Amino acid sequence: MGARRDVFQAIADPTRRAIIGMIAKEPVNVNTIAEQFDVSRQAISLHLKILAECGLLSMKQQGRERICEAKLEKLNEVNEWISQYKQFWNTKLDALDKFLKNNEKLK
Amino acid sequence: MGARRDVFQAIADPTRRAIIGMIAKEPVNVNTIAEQFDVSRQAISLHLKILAECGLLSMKQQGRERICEAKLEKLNEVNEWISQYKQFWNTKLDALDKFLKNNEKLK
DNA sequence: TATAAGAGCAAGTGTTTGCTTGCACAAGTT
DNA sequence: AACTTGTGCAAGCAAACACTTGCTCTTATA
Repeated sequence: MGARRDVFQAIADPTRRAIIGMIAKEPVNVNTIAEQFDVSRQAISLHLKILAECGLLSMKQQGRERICEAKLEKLNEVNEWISQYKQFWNTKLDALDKFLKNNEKLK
Repeated sequence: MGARRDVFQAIADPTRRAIIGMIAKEPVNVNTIAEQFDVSRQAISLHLKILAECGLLSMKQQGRERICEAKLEKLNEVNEWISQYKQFWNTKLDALDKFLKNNEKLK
């Protein structure tokens, strides 16, 4: 099977999720990201490559640094897949919610 | 690295996502699931095992059949992780939404 | 200009994954 | 009792993954 380079596969790895968390608020350069982890810079570099390939991240050259910026809207693909199933697990919570709201009115 | 058996990893595989889609509405037995795919029954059986191990699926023995039932509430783990980033990619859409609503009023 | 810092590329390794084929075995059916 | 059906278990395999070390190259800086 050829390399799947989709968002689902990208966020399957905990290190990559941590990277996303790290660059979500502001763009960060490669080495700064790598310093936060125990693994080698090259390992992180590969994770960044994977994230970039699936569109979750974009790189900008800035002098000798490469700045990584998160493209969080790509997560919407996952969000939409999940959404179609939300009704199934939210049913019970919804019922509780309605009950509580109703209870409130009766007071 | 030991086998990660979490929801993120489980839904990374397209076949497993398809299985979830198949059993979401109603429980189905193993062979019926396997028939829907091109791969062997054993391959599907392994996917089911992975889904079961991470809690996305539960098995019930029923005579000689094993019924697979989806535990979609487990997807909430993924949903919550995604949710923390929604604000980042929804900002622009929200702005557009407000603009359109405002435009509507001005008509 | 010499040196340090940021970062890609390549080769090599051990583990995991996705899949297959073959065998076993228990629960229904004839 | 013999046969069919549903399913698991195990061995084996190729590709992918996560990492490492070593080297190179370019851009700053002392």
